[in-house]
Amino acid sequence: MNSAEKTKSTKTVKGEQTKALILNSALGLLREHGYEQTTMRAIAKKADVSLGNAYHYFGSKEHLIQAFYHRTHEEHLVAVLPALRKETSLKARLLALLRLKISTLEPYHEFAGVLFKTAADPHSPLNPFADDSAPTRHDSIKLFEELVADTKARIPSDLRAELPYLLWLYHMGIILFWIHDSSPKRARTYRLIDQTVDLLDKLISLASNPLMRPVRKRALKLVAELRELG
Amino acid sequence: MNSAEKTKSTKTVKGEQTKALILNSALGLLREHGYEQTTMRAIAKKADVSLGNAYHYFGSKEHLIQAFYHRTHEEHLVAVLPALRKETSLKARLLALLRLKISTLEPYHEFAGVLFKTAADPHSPLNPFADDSAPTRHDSIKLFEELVADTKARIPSDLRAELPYLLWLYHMGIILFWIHDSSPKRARTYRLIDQTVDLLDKLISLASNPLMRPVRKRALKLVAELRELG
DNA sequence: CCGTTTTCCTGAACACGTTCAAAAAAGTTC
DNA sequence: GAACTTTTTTGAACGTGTTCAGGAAAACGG
Repeated sequence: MNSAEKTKSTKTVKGEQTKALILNSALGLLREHGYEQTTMRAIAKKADVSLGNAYHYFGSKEHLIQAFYHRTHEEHLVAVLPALRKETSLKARLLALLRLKISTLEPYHEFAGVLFKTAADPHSPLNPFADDSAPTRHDSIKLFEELVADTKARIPSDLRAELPYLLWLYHMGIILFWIHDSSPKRARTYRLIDQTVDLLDKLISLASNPLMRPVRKRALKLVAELRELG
Repeated sequence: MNSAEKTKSTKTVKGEQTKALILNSALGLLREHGYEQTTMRAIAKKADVSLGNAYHYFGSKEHLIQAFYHRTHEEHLVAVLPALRKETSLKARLLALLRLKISTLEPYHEFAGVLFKTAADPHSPLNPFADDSAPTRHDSIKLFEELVADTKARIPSDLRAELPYLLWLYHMGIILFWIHDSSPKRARTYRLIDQTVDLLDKLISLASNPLMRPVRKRALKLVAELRELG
């Protein structure tokens, strides 16, 4: 019962095939030519299907992005789970997760900008805080929950509870940087990851200091309020 | 020589009038009906001008947003400067600045979403990190420089140097929250401002502690690198 | 003033995302 | 397999942002 799908649910084997055909055509063209350059007519043509039929399965061009989200998230999941099992420290896990995320997204760098563009619009069903994308977002945060769950570091329980969400936000920030990064092989993004992960590790230690308790409590209360927004 | 203007520079009094006429029509309609509902044809019609003429002065619908940026920034400036003169503490100044920013933007809440939507796209000339919008961005950061400049608090010089940029980023975050805020009278946004300003004030004190020097140095070096992006 | 150049302005045209009535095909029921 | 329902598929149409060749008006130079 994947209620995340805003796409038309197929009632037929044939329908399922057609839908997959359209999605694959779309992702291929998107990857090659980016978002603006890829027209719905071209997608339909490549899938050997009428224009209206493409709209039967995907309510809009933006809905194809949601499908993209879902697909890359699963790709990333497959790549990152073994790494989480192998590493035990929060630092090493975070490092592995982020690097794999970027390398998974890399083929779509050209059109990832639009992804964020639509995501930032509160009226869009794709913005990360909208109800429509709640399931996908939740899946994504869940990954960070697993990352934090059985790590050995001594972290106060109040911070530990909010940490998955905070790390998810942080990882969104990294992606935003990556989108704007035009350095060769995204060297700058990878360097940013290395440095921020290191810094974050230190900050978590700091925030875990008993002396920091009052400030930490305040900050965490604020974060909790922020989360209600969605 | 305001090079921020991507709009056609007028060579004639008549041209100047027509351009202003179009912009005013646009802002009026934008304010009333939001971005998507406001068509270029409607703008041209209200200004009693041909469609092509609107495009003569504003290269695209998005360029009208840039004009919007500029105008609201100036409105905000007029409102906030007296407050900066009146208050001396960083906390009070920041509070006043942010509250006035939100109230200045309020009439355009409906279409502010699109503003961020386009701003988040790295290919758009409107994204805050793009060259095209550099002058406007710089003006905006300059305001925070003034805010920090003659404040009395004892802040390490390294932090003081980066603080305007950091506060600018923070204020962008507040606006992002405001865009998504549908609470009555934006009560939640104002509460967020109150709380975060308070917290920020505490954090700055904390970061100014000599014990924090190593972490602070690291973090600031990172921020400096991040800034190069634009 | 007239000729020329620059600026302002127009309306038709294009490609796009999207919608929709209705045809075709597939599935269901008896 | 016939009548009916549901699902899939089509192609034409609409309104949109944007472009462009060229006309109208103003500025300029003699």
